[in-house]
Amino acid sequence: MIRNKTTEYALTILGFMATRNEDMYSAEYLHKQLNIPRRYLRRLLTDLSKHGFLKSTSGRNGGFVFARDLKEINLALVINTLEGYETLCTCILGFSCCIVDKPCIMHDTWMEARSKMVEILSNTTLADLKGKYQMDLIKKTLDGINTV
Amino acid sequence: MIRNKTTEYALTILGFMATRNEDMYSAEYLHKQLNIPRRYLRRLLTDLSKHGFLKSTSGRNGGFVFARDLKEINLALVINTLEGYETLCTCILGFSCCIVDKPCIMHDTWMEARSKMVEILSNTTLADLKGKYQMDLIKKTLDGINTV
DNA sequence: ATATATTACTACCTTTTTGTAGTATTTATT
DNA sequence: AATAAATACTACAAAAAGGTAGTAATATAT
Ligand code: FES
Ligand code: FES
Repeated sequence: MIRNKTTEYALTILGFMATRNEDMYSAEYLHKQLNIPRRYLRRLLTDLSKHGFLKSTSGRNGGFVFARDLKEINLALVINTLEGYETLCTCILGFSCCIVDKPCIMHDTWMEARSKMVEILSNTTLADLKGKYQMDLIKKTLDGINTV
Repeated sequence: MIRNKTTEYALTILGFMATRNEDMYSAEYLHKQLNIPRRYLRRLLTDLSKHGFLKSTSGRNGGFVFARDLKEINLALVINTLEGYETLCTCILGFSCCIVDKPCIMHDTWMEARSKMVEILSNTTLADLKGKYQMDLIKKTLDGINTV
């Protein structure tokens, strides 16, 4: 359930890349934009490539691009991939996974609290974020025209 | 956002104690019931006492009882107390806290996904858990009568 | 060809979290 | 008073997470 800073970084990176329109994103560029430690960022980027989210190009002018369509990457998938399988359906009392036939005391409460969240994360793709971001930009531009 | 095993342990302990009817819970008893490492459990119990959830009694026949009414302890409070202030309202991209006037790309999505969860956790007290647990017991007993 | 700008790999260091050990203190029982 | 059963305190050890360093490999530009 989003235990890692690494997952946060991954979401930052993918979210950032999804909402901009560069042809290619180098680690150095992302480092400068996002303030994620250089070396750690690099490693994470290769990880994200290995996990099939990004595609890397070595050598000069190299960098990272998305390996799949933005519509195919939802936030829950990113979290699950980075934190190991099924972290989004773990028991709140630390049992590795919620067991339906032997639920813990918190099970009902936790299921209810958690499921809505997981649903929204699963239904939000990077493409959706891009859409929202662009709408925001348009709004800001219009505000600028109206106020100045 | 429930990053710690320690928080899980705390919920396990408090949830367990809330749903039973012992006069007093010793660390040793809780250790045996809950399988939380002995020494770590002890420390956590004194922590929970310092935080005002429990009240400890030293010496022989000593142990822990609740320091407050179960109705006054909700799950969000436990999580916040154990993980430091306001972990339940952190930004999903790792900014220390969600800032309304400078939201991140994920803000809207995350707020929506998170708020429902926090709401439920805040509205569930240990007293509610006790109620649910007792209802479960009653149901199981009735089932037993019907099926056997 | 060489220099340069990039990713890839491996090993290590640091910090945080989790877990353990030893000893002191408290209190009921005998 | 002695014993036993409990918590309290402090320091340390182990494991996991986060972060760094050095070097190799790759590919473009000149
Ligand atoms: S079994 Fe614990 S939350 Fe489901
Ligand atoms: S600012 Fe990031 S989730 Fe609110």
